[in-house]
Amino acid sequence: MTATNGGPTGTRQDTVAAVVRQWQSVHPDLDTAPMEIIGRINRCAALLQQAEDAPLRRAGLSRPEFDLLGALRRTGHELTPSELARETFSSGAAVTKRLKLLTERGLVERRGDSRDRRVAHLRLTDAGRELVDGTLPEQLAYETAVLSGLDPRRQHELASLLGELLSQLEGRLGALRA
Amino acid sequence: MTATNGGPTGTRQDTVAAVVRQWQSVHPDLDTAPMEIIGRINRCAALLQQAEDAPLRRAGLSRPEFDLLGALRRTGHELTPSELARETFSSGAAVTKRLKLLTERGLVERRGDSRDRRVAHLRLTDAGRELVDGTLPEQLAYETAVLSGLDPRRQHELASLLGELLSQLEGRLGALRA
DNA sequence: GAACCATTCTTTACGAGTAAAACACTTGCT
DNA sequence: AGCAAGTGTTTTACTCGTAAAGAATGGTTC
Repeated sequence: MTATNGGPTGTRQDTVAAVVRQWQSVHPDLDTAPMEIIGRINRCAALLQQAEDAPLRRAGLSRPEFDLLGALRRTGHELTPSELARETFSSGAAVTKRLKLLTERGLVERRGDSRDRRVAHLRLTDAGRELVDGTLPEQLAYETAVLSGLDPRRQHELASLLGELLSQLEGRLGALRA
Repeated sequence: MTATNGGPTGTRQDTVAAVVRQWQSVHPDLDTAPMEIIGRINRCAALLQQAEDAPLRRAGLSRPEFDLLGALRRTGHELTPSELARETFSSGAAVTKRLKLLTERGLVERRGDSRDRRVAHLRLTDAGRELVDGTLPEQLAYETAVLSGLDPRRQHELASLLGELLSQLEGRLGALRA
């Protein structure tokens, strides 16, 4: 173990490290390595989600709502509810509810398919597109500030490792379900 | 397959990379770097949470319930509801509900404080401790399997970078709230 | 063309989390 | 002592998500 923090290189302990230390002292035989990744990912996600919503709230949007609008914006074309569900990783029912609210607020419009009357096509209204385009830069700036504690070199490494992990998880997880 | 470091040709693409590419083509001027970290953390957390619960479900526990029992186990002493809330990063109300269920199931016991009759002290029953001690190794083995797509060297790097990020977030986020 | 199955989306029932109010108790001030 | 303010916990009202059932439509097979 290195010396205490206080110097410019000294790193402050995170809570997961403390938790892992506790487990080690109770069960010294246990391999707690996965906690240091999974526990931290969960904890980071929780903290980021709390903090992250700040600029979105100014726009009156929740993160899942913004994700839905963003999917319509970034694909650049209309999407059906099931495509939106896939795109935003949420259930069809959740999409239905969000679409109801967002259409009432005039941010998205629906159009029925002429051939297959089961499907609906959703697109952003002008107001919706303006809201996304106005909010996204603020959101990204905020996120940049939130991450600024990590120097750019490390941010890049982290992004790269997370990308590797994620692509593994996305490839495997369906198969691993036991 | 091929060398994975840096080359976009070698590694399977994750979904976040595709999303980022879409944004880039719509708003080429935008700095989408934070998405590659925050988006991936969120997505990893979602996937892990889904998959992760498998061994816990066998024990009839949700992840938050297990976290609560684990907090009692790893600290090794009694905790009050508010300490449990802090320890598991959830609201007091949620802890109250979980404690109700877990005491009904005979996994935790409550004891009133003799001096201050507002506070309760919670501890694991023998059954509770046995459940935690029996489940945790399975859980960790499963998590190890889930992470096994990443080689140990990279797992260590990832854990370390996440630790840095998390300690920054935990230190700063309270102050950043605007 | 009618019965059957698959699909797309919506509705319903419910579980779980939170914020804020309520409650129970303690502490400090006068 | 008596009352105000503070603290720890629970309750209440509400939001939001999902799974499962339901409704509407399309396709297929005989």
